[in-house]
Amino acid sequence: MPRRVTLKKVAAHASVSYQTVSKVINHKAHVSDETQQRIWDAVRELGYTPSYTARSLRSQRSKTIGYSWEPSPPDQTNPILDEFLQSMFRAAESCGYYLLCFPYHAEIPKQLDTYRELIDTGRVDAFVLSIINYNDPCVNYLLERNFPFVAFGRLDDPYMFPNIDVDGGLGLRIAVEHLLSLGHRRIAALAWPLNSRVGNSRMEGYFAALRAAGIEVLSDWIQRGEGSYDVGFQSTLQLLAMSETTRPTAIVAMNDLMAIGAMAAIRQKGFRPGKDVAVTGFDDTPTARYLSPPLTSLRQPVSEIGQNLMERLISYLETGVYPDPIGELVAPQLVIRASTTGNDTG
Amino acid sequence: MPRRVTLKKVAAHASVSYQTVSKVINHKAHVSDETQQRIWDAVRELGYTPSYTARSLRSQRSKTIGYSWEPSPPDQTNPILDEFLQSMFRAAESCGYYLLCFPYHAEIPKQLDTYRELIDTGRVDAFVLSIINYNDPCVNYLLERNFPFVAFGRLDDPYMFPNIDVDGGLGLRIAVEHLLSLGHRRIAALAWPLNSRVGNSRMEGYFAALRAAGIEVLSDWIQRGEGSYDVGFQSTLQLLAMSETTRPTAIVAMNDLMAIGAMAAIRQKGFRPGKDVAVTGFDDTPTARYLSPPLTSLRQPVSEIGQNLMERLISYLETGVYPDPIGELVAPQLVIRASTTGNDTG
DNA sequence: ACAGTTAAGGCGAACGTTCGCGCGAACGTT
DNA sequence: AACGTTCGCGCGAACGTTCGCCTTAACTGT
Repeated sequence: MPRRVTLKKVAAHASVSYQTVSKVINHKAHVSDETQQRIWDAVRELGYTPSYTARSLRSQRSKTIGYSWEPSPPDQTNPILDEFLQSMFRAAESCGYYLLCFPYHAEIPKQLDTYRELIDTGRVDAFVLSIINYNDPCVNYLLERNFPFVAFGRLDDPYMFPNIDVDGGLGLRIAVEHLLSLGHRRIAALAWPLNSRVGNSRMEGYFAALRAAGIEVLSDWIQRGEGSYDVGFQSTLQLLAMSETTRPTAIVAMNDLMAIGAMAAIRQKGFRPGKDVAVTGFDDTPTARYLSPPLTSLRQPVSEIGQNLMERLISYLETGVYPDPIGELVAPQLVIRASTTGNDTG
Repeated sequence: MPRRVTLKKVAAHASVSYQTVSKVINHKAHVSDETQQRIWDAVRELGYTPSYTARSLRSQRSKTIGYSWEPSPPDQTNPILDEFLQSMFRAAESCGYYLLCFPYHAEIPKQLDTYRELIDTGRVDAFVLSIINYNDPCVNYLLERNFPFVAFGRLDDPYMFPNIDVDGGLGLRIAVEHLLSLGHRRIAALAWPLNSRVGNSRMEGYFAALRAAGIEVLSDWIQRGEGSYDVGFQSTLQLLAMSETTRPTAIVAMNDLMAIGAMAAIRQKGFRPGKDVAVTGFDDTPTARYLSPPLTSLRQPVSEIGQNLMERLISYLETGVYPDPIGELVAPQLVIRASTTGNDTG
């Protein structure tokens, strides 16, 4: 299937030079209405579509944005991937851009080399990054090369590059305050390892809310692990083994999967999740509402984030000015269900 | 960030013509070892990377493959999306290809126009399609234009285009046979609407297995709906309201979400899922193993499929011959858990 | 009637490759 | 010594655009 209709064919058909056709198509120069009409007719008649490749060779821009993400482990689903991607695709398409997605390599040099190749071959104009940990090597690489990107997530210095992040700290503060309002005083946390930026930022909200309520956090209340069901399960068994006066009556988990594990452990110990021990998750996984009891969780406005990221990135690419403010924090929304209120109807 | 190093720069550095550099880089022509060495040195020294855009303008191939998929509804997660994408990315990258992902539009003309644009602008060399329903308009469009593609899924005529599909019928036969071997004789099905190709193909296995066992299927055992939790829940309530002699003792669901709904309904009716009424799902969602009881489900070999699809597509693009056989069916694997065996340990 | 302005559109060049032809030198053959 | 072959490499062209400069003709004002 070789490409057929080119500028020259259209030009011949409209009896003008092909450069003039180019000008008309790009609304660039003064051309008489009559000629314009003739050219547009020819375009329609021949079904002309400009060659993307030739355009980007000439203009030195690919109108393509790269995105890569860390795949979720086999026993977990990335609950926001589909929505996040689709929202970016839509925003990009409406500006004539597309997303080039490429594999994630756990080995950092290999991953950086993929970024390098996409840049050096001119395949992409910019990247979208999902930042999960401190010292993301891709961030450093792109900053060093001064190559445009926006990030979902942020590092410590909020002014280094355009980003949007969910205010996980705020989310946990909201969750903890919700539990406090239900009368809980001993609230434990199923946290992520200390090297997780996202995890730590969320935990700050936990500490802040309890501090504000004048509650001293026992170090045993903080259990850390890599966010799996098993971690949630085992950690909760430990929590429930504490003495009656220190044993938590509520548990906030950094993701839904640990919360699910926690509820299973609660049940195994003979307690009723949602009634005897309250549990909250994070992400509002689609299945959260179908658990028994349904899980109270924090929902991220994923579509809005994807669209916003894309719009800011493209606006930067087209105008050359970085968006203001450079970083943006959006609040997650607490979806309250029976795992905290205990109104179990199922 | 304008591109820097071009063939000409490398050529100047190695004191040859730039066309010779091209030949050496593409391993095309006879050039003396010494000159080759000089050229490679220059390439390395200057950090030359060929321009993707110029290459594809010249060669008329974009080394890019398009993919679009129907997003899952907000209350569901696509359990295989991440794995499927990553496996395709990897396979593509290792052949120098990348995937261009673009949004799904529910309005067919708009969606077709996106395909048309990607083809006519020369942005992609081929597509991957996920076929869900009969008479997929994209399939027809691409066949009509004679534009290359491979599909995950198939239509009625298995020889129309290269595809791989999970043998859902076989999957259901395996699931039903598993239930038969546990002694069940009255097995109901939570099916999809009649216009779902995937759903019907799965149901064929259900019918075949029961027929082979000499069991007559009561029409009331077949409940249809769009695959949501609620459909699973409500349909199961109806199934359990049947008379004691016809009421099913086992239920096969076309996806995990309906199975989850079914288990909730079973519990609400005072039965124990896995012990009194067996349930199977389809997809082996990551959460399946964490349900109580853990859900027996059919797992699709997603990574293998993604990789295989990509390899066949690229091999076609490079050699021009369609792979043989043109269609391939892979078997899903039954993952047996307590929702059928009743060995509830949680 | 003549210089000055403007509108309409042609023209050459460039973006960075790949491809095929062709040319000179070295080589071996008669 | 004159003549094909082969090797190593240069050269022109083309892929389909966009861009800026240049030409031409018509139109202004005095």
